[in-house]
Amino acid sequence: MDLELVASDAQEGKKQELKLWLRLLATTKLMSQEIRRRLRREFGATLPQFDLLAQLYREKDGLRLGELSSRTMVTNGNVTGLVERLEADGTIIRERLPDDKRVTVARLSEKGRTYFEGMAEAHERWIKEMMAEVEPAVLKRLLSELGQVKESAQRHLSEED
Amino acid sequence: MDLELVASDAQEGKKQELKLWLRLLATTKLMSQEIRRRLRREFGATLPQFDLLAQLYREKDGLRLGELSSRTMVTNGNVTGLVERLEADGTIIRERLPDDKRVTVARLSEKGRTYFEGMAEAHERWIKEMMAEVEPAVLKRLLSELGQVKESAQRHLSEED
DNA sequence: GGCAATTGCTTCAGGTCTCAACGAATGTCT
DNA sequence: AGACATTCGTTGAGACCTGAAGCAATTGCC
Repeated sequence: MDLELVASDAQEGKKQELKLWLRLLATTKLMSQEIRRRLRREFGATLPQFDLLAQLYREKDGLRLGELSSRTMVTNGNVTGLVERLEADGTIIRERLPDDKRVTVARLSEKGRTYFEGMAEAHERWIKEMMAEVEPAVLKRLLSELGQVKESAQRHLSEED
Repeated sequence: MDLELVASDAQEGKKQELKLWLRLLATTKLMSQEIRRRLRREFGATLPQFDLLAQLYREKDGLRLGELSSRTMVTNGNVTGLVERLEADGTIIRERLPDDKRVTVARLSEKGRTYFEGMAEAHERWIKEMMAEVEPAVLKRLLSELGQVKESAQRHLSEED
């Protein structure tokens, strides 16, 4: 048995979490930069906008801004601006509820729906392309193991709300 | 054998990449939001600043802004602003090279070095804490499998530079 | 040497992001 | 009913981020 290997294993084993975190960050950054670039080039959209539209796409009746905020993990203040811009170019429609005049509901316009469908199709193609060299079995395992990481992180947030 | 399960496997197998991508995004976002929050609360720093300082910490002689930019995956224009702010509060020092007056080198100040060491220690603790419920073997496998994803993505960027 | 291409950083416009504070509408409690 | 608290969205300051354009220093080619 190689002592040096044992030693380095012991050393590096200690920082396993940190390494994984850095790789997680790097991988996500790399991919999202590429996706951003393509969304911009081919559709004049941004990733947060795409994300928001994706949520609205699966809810025909629209969503309250608060719901949108928590589903996209985007702060309230930020949702306001996003929705404003998307409404300005006719992709979505915003209206107040008569019952409760505090809440605003956003939903896709007809134009927005077709617009999004085009983007979604391309988006899925890009993702597949980028992960083309990863075996299906690996993808599947990654999905489940990443789930564990997410669960663990979720349970260790400060001041759970 | 359960036909329904086969059917759903066939269905969902098609979107495996997309699902993984979404989970990757969600996990990273969740964790980085938490790290941001804590860095801000306890050190008055931001994640990109921490990232930049980490690069400088391991290079005593400092780095050119271009190097910093590529190592942190942050655009040039953005590095300028980051470095300006960090220089303003005395964390880093910026100086032009006499040989080539185009290049600027940034390095940690003494104050910055101690400051960063405190942050790094806390940062590593937080990460470990968040991943506490994930088994070491899983961490190790994730590291290698995520590496595959990163490699694959890297080879499928548009207009490779 | 002289001039074009390249390199390295800065600047700018527009979008995203967080946190904190605000204002209006609704709920709750006495 | 009246006072207080909560919920929902907006606003504002400051930082980050991208892509593109700008400018200065350096290199390379003739």
